[in-house]
Amino acid sequence: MSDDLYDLNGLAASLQAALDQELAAGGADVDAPPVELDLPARPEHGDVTTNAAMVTARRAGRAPRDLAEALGARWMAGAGAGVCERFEVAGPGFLNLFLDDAWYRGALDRLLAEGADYGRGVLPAARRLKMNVEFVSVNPTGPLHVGHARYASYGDALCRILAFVGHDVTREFYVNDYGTQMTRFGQSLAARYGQRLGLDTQVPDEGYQGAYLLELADDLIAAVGDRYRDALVAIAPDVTALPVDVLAEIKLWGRDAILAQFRATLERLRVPFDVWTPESTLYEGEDESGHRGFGGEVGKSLADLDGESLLYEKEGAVWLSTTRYGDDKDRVLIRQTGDPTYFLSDIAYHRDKMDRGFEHMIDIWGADHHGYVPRMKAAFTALPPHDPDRLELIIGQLVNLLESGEARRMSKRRGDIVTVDDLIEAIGVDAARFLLVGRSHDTTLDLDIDLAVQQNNQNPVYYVQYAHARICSILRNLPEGAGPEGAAVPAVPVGPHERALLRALARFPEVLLAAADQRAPHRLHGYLGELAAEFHVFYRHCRVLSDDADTTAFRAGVCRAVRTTLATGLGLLGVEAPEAM
RNA sequence: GCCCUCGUAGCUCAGUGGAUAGAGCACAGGUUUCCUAAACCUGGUGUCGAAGGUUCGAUUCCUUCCGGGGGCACCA
Repeated sequence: MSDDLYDLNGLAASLQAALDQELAAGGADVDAPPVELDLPARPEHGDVTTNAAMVTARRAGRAPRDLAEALGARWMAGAGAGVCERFEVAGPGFLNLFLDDAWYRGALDRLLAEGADYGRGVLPAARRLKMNVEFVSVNPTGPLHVGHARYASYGDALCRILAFVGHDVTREFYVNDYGTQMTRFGQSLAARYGQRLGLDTQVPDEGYQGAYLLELADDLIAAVGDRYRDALVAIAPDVTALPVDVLAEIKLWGRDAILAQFRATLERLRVPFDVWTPESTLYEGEDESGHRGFGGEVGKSLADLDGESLLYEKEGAVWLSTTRYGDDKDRVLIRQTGDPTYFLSDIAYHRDKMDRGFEHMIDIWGADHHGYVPRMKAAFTALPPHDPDRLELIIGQLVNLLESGEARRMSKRRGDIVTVDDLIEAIGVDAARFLLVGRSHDTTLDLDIDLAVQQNNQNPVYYVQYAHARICSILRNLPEGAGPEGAAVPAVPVGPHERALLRALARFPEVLLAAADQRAPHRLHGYLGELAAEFHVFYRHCRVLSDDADTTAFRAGVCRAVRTTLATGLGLLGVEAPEAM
């Protein structure tokens, strides 16, 4: 990836070469495991350290400390000569490197040359995949709430990171616009619509009670007037008796209205999607297989599964033998009533994604779908090419909304919810995005609205943004000719705070890789906090606008590199990097 | 009952097969003739839930147990 020594990969590669030589010279016919570098917390452990000798010693048949000594000497006699002052062997066999100022200046030079592309494409070409990431994917029956904001923020940040490191990423929203819940939604909307027209139509017990449906009903009246009045009068107050064609129209209108709200809200939250796939379209198309009356992707899926001899009928329903692939019990695909289950749709949906050529699929689901994982995995494995590793199911945990430290419960049907729009209104997009990806996705997150509203230093997003704004301010104050972007780095001594900052910058690519591989945007979140802290310390101790032109130019270069990295990192989390605060 | 997940400082949580396990908050005190004080500096506590196992080395990997949360529909 790098062809010189001025980043951690380059250093590691040169140490690897030295280690291979050392092993060959010792006559040992062994492959050394990859050399990994760490940045020790303690200065006495050097600038960079590696445990390569310890992990290689056994298979090389050498004592760890002896091997470390030999590796250090060999490397210093070659590649290390120009960038490293000295090395030490410590503890059970660590090799600690004490790098020269020259290495740090070279590192800065590289950073400035890479600019906004620093960290881009760190994933080796062989590991890059055509990926589909599906997230949010809520059924269009009501506003997005705080939990969805978390999945949206997490999913979006993950997509941005995956794409940045080198994957080909398609972001997809699956619209569950089919089935029982949509029927209840349509009935609830019809009831509210009737009420607005003065009828006594009742929202069904199992329906959606939220006040937002009253507003939607007003919009529906504005759109179609009293077109459905007669139909409602005929069945009032029981909307479940509504004729199917009327219900279908109202349902469809409601779906589109809610979807329009989703788009608007997600746009505000800076979460774009490439593809919106409605569940209902999976049923569209001729029944080419002639299979059980279902066409489209659903029909194809049924044919595939039947071909695997995994379908059977029992008690009037059609079952899939998911137990054959590790599920607890078999699952129904087609109900006694002849209606398909959500599960069947989902199977067809994943088949469709494979048809579209994705090498890897990630679904991000809410915690309430937890128990659904084994059956989905089983069904996916049952479909050609029978490769469970191509589907990755990520379960996101919930958000506890706190107000003044008190938990606030939410229920969509009851209508007692805090919407994403409310959240953005209350704390702003930047704070929301930053806080929502601050924790690992698999742990419950407490979000204290009162705390997040405070625009002070308790709010971690400002800490990072402030570092960026401060740098911008410094660079605005630079005198003419203090060194253009990317100018040669002057040969000045590199102080401890500058070194610390440059080491922090050097970690960025591996942080991105870890965040991508572990599906963990919070790794980046944590890193940005550390980088900002390192900058604030530097700022306090190293004056950029100094009497010495070379020092000014060098430190301005460091500032530029930090600014770029902060901006890149914040951007990957969907947070703005302000030039002034 | 079965499955998943979490258990780390007073609180909220990071992290890791390596050398003395971290951050923020909270608490106390200090820093500004100087590029943004939304900042910096100084104060300290941990049986890394428990017990076994693998390893040169385990908080990290494996097993069992305990505790919190979630899930176990012909809903989505």
